[in-house]
Amino acid sequence: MTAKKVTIEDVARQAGVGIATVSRAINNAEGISAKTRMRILRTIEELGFVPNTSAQSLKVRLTNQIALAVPDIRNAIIPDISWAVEQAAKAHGYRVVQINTAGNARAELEVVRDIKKLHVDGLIIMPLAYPKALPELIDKSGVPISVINYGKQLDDSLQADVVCLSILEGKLVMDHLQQIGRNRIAYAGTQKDVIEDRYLAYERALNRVDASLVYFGEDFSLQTGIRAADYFHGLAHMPDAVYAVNDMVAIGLVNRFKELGVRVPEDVAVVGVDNNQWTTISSPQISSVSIMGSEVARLAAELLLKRIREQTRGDYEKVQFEPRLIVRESSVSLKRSPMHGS
Amino acid sequence: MTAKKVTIEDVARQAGVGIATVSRAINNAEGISAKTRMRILRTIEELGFVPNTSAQSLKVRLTNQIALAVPDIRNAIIPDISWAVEQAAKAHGYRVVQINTAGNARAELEVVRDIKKLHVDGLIIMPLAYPKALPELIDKSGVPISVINYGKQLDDSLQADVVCLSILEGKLVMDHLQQIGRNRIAYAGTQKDVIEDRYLAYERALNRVDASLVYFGEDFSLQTGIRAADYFHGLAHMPDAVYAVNDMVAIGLVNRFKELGVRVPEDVAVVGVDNNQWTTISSPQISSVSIMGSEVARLAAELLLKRIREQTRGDYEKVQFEPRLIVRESSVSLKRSPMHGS
DNA sequence: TTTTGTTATGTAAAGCTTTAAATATAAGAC
DNA sequence: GTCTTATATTTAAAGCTTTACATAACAAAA
Repeated sequence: MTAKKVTIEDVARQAGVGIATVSRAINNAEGISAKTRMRILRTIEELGFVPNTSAQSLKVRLTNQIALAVPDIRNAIIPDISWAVEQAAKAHGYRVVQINTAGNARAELEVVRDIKKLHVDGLIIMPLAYPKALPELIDKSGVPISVINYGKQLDDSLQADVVCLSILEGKLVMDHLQQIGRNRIAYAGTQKDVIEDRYLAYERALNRVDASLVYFGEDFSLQTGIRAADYFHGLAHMPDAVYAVNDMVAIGLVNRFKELGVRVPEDVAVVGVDNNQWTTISSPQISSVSIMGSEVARLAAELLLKRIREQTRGDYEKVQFEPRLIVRESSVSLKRSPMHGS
Repeated sequence: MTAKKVTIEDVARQAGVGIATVSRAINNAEGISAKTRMRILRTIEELGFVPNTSAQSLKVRLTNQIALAVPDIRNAIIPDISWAVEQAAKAHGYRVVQINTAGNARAELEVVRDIKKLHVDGLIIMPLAYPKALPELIDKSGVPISVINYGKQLDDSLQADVVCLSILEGKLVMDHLQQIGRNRIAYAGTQKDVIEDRYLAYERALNRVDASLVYFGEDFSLQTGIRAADYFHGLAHMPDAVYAVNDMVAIGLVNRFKELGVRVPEDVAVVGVDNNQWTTISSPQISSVSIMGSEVARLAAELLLKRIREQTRGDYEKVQFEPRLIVRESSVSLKRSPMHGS
């Protein structure tokens, strides 16, 4: 079917030159006359020659691929991150191998431990489980790594560039809720240690945490929001505000509250994080924190590619974007001034 | 930093065997005693040896990678598809190189034309633009290809396995809307030739298309839905139903209609396609057609991997899943019984 | 013409693995 | 203990490219 697999040698023979010359033509290298280059390129076209990427990689020890390990491509802002990484990679001639870890500790360790088997020049990882052994494995991986840090305080000694998706947004949310006069603020998220910083900011903002106002669900889905709403609704003394770990949970909450006859924001204010497009579609529109996922992802990719290009180790960047709170209907102030609106 | 790069030869010397034996140990191949295998594996562990994937690929002419080319990972059901493909690939020891074509004709052609440069054993492509030259390039690609077909009638002679994401859903929607007594049915989508089948089904279901009831937007986003709602609302004679090309558009429509004081479904019924999770969260909940993206994607991947494994050409599968219409609040029948309400 | 300096081209090695063919070893039959 | 046969192991080639080094070609200078 396909012509017998044409190699650089066939091209050389056909064009009447040596294989080194053909190689130079392919790679736009120095030391070849414009005339022969043209002739060779024509021959390549004729024969339909495509350089064998495996042989190239074997020789130059670079694969032109990076790996992107995320928890789950189906969740929240991760598609945005994936998109941004691919755009950046493509601009530098790199391909992206996409890996879903499912937020599973073993999977996160495995991708770092076995990075050498992955045929990539570098790794961007967005951990969720943050297993204990991760920093150590990163240190000894021997491959450039960028970390997209989603809500965890990391040791500065980590041998990787780190771009933080979120650190300060918790404080932003809590300050806002307290400012609009709420004092029974609840938290709806997943386990305490997942996206830890968001929960910790909640704790820090309060003198004393009322355990009954903290709901930990299974994941960051709409379902978790719905269940959280049911839970809060069932309490003897309901919260007057909920800080949701992300927009999906916030939307689930708001919709379920509506069904239960709880008014948002009159009875309960709700704020999410991520600022995804659904926050403006939901009714009421939902206040959220923009964490600039695309920008973060692009930067993580650029840092990685720079490191691959320059072959540098050490002196790692630790970058943090400033999040922005966008106040919408779900958390407008009520006592402010009735004629002022939002 | 990293130990000088240990090769199979180092392992062989250290373990006191030949390199072929080491290779057999790595690949769990025949013709090696359990005892030496153990010894070699121990040595590999000791030295931290990792086989060089480039050298392996060069020799066996397989890369253990497939490419997945989708329009845009950020849209609609594409994350589901990406997830499903990766799961299937992983189960067979394959990695996935993710590519976004942005629904761009040139990008779609390029990925097929340059597939050989991509270091993959096969390709799953979900086209959107369907450029004319695509079938021809697929024919001469020389690499197994699976097509996830999103709403286009394809020639049966295409040299690829084809799994259809949607073909019949348009009829399903139109039948339903007519059955609940709507007779000014509008269409809200992107250009006529993108996801062509959905629009064609609309035409087919009607004796005569009223051009004023067809709205073509820029993309499949919420924005398109919002603009479509504005457009329909501005008509002298509004439609009494809208068939939206997908759920995003449907949700945009419903929300904007609400803002404009148009009642759904009383004044206008709305039906979308994709059955994504937001349809049940929206209020009113939105009727939609489940096109089973995950199943389609998984099948596409399985067919591709089978072909790679068995090295077969020809005799291509053309599979089509049966879509299911899920009726929700946005298109309940009104004439049924007035006291029934919604 | 000879020399010298550039630039273009060719040769051969190296990169690391798999695998066919050759050889060594072990086991079993007699 | 020898012969046969099956199994284990080694050697060497092949897979395709890049690149250091050697050589050739050419132009300019002497």
